[in-house]
Amino acid sequence: MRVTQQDIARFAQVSQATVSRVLAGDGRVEPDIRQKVLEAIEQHNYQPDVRARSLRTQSTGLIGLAVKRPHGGLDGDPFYTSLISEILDGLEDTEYHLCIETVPEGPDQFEAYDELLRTRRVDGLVLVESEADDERLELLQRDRFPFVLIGNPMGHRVWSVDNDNVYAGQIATQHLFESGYRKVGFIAGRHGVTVSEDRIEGYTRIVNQFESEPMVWHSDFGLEAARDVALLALSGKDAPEAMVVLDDYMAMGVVVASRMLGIRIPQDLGLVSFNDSNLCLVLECGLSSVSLDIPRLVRTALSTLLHLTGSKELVEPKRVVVPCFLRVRGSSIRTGGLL
Amino acid sequence: MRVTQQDIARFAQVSQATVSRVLAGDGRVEPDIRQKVLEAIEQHNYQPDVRARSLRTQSTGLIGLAVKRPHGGLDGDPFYTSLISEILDGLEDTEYHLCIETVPEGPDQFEAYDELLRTRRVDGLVLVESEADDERLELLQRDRFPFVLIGNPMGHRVWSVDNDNVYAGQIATQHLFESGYRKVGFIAGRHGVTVSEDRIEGYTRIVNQFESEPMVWHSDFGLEAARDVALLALSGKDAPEAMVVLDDYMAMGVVVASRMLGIRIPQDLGLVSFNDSNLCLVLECGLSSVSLDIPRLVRTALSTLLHLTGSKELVEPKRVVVPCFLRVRGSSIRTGGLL
DNA sequence: GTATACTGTGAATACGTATTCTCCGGCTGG
DNA sequence: CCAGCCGGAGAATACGTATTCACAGTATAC
Repeated sequence: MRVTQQDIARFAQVSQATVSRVLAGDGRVEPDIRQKVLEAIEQHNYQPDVRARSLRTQSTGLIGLAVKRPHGGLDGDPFYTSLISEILDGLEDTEYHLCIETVPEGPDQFEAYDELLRTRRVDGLVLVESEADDERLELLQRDRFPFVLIGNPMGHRVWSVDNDNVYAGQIATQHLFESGYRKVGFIAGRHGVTVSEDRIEGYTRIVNQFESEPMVWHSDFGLEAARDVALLALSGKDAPEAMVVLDDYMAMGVVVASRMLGIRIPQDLGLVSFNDSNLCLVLECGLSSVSLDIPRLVRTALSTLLHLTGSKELVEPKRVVVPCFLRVRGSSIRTGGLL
Repeated sequence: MRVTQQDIARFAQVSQATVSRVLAGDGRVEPDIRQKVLEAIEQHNYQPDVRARSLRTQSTGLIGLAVKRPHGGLDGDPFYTSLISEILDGLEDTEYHLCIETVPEGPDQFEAYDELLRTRRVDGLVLVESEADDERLELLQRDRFPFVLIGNPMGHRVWSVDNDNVYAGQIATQHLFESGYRKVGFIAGRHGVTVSEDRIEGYTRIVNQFESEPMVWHSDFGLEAARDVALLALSGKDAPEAMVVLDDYMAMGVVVASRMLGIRIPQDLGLVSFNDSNLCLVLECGLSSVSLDIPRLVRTALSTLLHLTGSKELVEPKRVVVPCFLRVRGSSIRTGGLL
């Protein structure tokens, strides 16, 4: 039922090889023959079978995005949405498609990556949620599998693109101190996640610089988890006057918590988070947030990855860091918006 | 470099066919031979090549999710995030993986679907964002391509699963009237999108029942678009006392707009939206929202789709409607939360 | 004029797997 | 004891494409 190159060949009275050559474009074919073939293709609405092509060319035309399940992002974190969105945009003009690969957490993950690698389901991989001692990297690198890490490689010599998270942590924290807040806390993500660790690093530097005491709470991703942590943090006797929160979505949790406790933002609690998403507008006074250049992040990562999958020659690993800046809104200005 | 069945066969001193049979599991193989093969597989860390398997079995093991770009969802709409998330969960225990297929808007989309269909890149398709006269359905059905629509098929005889959006529109609207609001408006999505049209339908029924005048505004998806529309709607001389908004994310836009205009929720403006996402907690008084059973929606859709891709026999199209209910919070209670 | 290079095409092959076809040996039933 | 069967294994084939190999025909050079 399905129309193949063989059918086209028969119809145009040429060999199957010639049809393939016409499709390839670069092969030398007499203009009139090419024309005849093209007409036959047009007429029969032929499209090459992607599966056969995959086997022959040894590439699937798929880029995988590895997402940890079930406790990874993607549950409501706008960061992942924009990540996927940007990847789709970036792939638009290429031959590649996006495949979301779920990977379990914990030690099982290696088996999953190994399977991904051996079955050759995808041509390349975008890794996110890098952790402190990320063994995935070695596993993939050992097999020369093309991949790019969005995150901090922590010393591994791999291709990676990352926001300047240490700097991001610094400017967020510094801004709060400069606004007059003194006891500044940090609601971070789980231990080991580099995004979190790097921002804590930046935060800690500034806290030390102002000769204050660092206060860090770890929380799962998501609004509700952050709310619960914030409830504890803010109701303790040593509650902070300001909070840096790992992302806008979690910051919403802090907002909810502070409301439950009758704590006003920004009068009683200064707030700065990261991502600068639309959610920042929801807060009455506006939520100050570090703006990350996700489009640029993704564009860089993709062009790197496509370069890796494309050429078989060895490409020297490189770490790219994308700059970011603070967008100040009302939540971090004690007087209520004077700037 | 790559280890194939041939290699395993050589190592275990059997034929390639036997290796394949062992992998299939159901084939009859002597226990000791099977054992020998399994050991060889284990030892060489063999995994079948998914590309070759695809060609041979004529199936890729991929489920596609068709998303409209660039103006489709996925930009910040939490609905899509949970949709993808649920699909990933549902696919977890199957052989299938998820592939996001972007489709352009407008007339070009047919070419895209046609290509998707002919290249057989995916085994089945999940369609969303159904529109009033959805020609995609016929196109796919004509080729007997397995797909399931998440949305209203509008008379087409196809497999579909949908929230009961008419009912959803009714209960949201009715609740506002019963709370004492009289002039109730509706901020909908773009024309033709069935989610939007169905909810308008339900809304209109109730409005008529209460002998009031329907007021409908159309908006693009997203917080900012909804905010701008709401600014217009609420600043007109005939501004509504209450609003039904197409989803929580857009409702946040209405919240921003009303704040800009000094309109208080729920005193001056009642608000009900749809999805019942975490965002509802962000609003100080809590945002009333129609809770949709997305897990059930997706589960039903997937089991249907997998059934379609699995068996080649004809399965009679069926329309499934998933019930929903209203979760009342403060934004729709004029007295401020007495309930 | 023949020898050589070149160009475009068809024939043949390989990619790695699943499955059908073939065949061999042992079993059953008379 | 032999005909017929059956279970299990290898050989062969097909899936649809890209590419190499072989070859005829033409053009170029001396």
